[in-house]
Amino acid sequence: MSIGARHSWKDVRNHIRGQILDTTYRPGDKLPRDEDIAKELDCARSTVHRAMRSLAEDGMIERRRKGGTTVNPDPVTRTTLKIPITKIEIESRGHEYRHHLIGAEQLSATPSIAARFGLVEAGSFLKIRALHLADGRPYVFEDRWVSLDTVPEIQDVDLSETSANEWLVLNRPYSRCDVQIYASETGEDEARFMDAKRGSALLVLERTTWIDDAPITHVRAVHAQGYRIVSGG
Amino acid sequence: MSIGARHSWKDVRNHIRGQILDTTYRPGDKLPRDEDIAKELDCARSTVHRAMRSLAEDGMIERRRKGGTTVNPDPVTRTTLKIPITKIEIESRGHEYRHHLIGAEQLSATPSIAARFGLVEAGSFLKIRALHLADGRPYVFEDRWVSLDTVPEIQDVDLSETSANEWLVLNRPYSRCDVQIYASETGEDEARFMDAKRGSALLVLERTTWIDDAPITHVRAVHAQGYRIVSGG
DNA sequence: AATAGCATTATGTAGGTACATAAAAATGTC
DNA sequence: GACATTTTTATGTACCTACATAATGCTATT
Repeated sequence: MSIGARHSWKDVRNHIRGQILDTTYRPGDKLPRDEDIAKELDCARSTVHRAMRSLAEDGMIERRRKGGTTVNPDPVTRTTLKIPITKIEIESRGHEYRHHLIGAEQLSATPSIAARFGLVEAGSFLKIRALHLADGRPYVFEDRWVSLDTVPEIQDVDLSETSANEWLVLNRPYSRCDVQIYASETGEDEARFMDAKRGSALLVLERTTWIDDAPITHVRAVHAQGYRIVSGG
Repeated sequence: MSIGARHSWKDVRNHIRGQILDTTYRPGDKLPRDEDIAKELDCARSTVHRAMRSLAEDGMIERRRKGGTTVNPDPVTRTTLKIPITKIEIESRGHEYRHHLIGAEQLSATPSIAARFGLVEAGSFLKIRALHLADGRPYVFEDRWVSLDTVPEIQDVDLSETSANEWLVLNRPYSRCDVQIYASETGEDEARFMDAKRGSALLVLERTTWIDDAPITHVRAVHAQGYRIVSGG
């Protein structure tokens, strides 16, 4: 495959990817060294490096110092989900957003919440229950724990005015975020707050965030019936 | 915030991220030009560039030519999901994997399947229904459409021996993958094949893959009760 | 034969130069 | 003033050199 003009790293990436796709290199196979590929394609090693890093990020190849580059032997589908602020998500769909505070109380973390944060001893938390509405209809029911040790200012926020979701994300960026997604039958609370039939299936998205090992918030967000997470990759 | 001895791009990234986290720069704010940051931190522009690209990939900042760099005004939680081959997932959890072919038949795509692929006219597909078992218990029920125009070789594969999932992922890498995740009530099929009670909530993962605009496969994978997608970010 | 230590080597990073590109800002034209 | 055109400018890419780092695998030692 001779090349005419210039080589962008994307060309190199597509070239290598093509060779993997057309089984020139198969899962588990070792690719030539960057330098040889660079010579072969007549470009700089840094350009090959850039291309390789992109492929490695996609999970298509694995790179190890000295070990060289190999085609990933157990391919995974890697997909990036973008989870927006609920308010922005609703408004971007052309619906009117409203937020309703159900209740907030100061509590110490339950063992399971403490475990989720990796805490040895349960700290002091603000437990918040709230509803996000799109055009007046329940959209997300959230059950949230906010660490009062890490984020004491949350006590001064009028949570009936600003949702904890929005305030936190704008004022307390995190350095780590764990996500879990699962399906749940409609429980008593959800049936009451979300107008969902008992027994219908709801999608639940749990997020736990930290700032440098200090817990910020854990939220269980139960989405309305029919909600889908969509990701274009 | 002076930098000591070394200027690795990770140091630079952490430095900038720190400034965003401690609200030196707030959502929507404009950051200095790369060159000025480089001068400020006494390192090369390419090092700053490397750090910035990492932050941009995380969704923390947005970069535009001439427009400069701004802190992302509507923060999103960006998380990368790894969706493994079911067989590998089951075995890595220490369970014995088994696969059961329920049925396969040649059909032309339904309008909704064709639409999912973005096809104008319905092509010829192999519709496969199969069950993945972990220690003999139903784990995933999959309902799959494989394009016979793009992947005619699938007809020669003994699908009772090798699952379509595994064969495809090893032999037909894709260049594009769309994912949808949602919760579904147990329907008739799932109740029958998965030993799930009618009405219980199941997590469904739909994947559609293409190779250069040519459809490969669309699969609706219904996961057993209690299944969770977990992602550490 | 096992092991500790060292040499080798492929990828990773840092720094510098030059040019490409896109988009904002300024300018010119009607 | 409205709109087309040029200039300016910040990010993006390409190439090169030099050195860092981490594995591998060879070698010497027991």
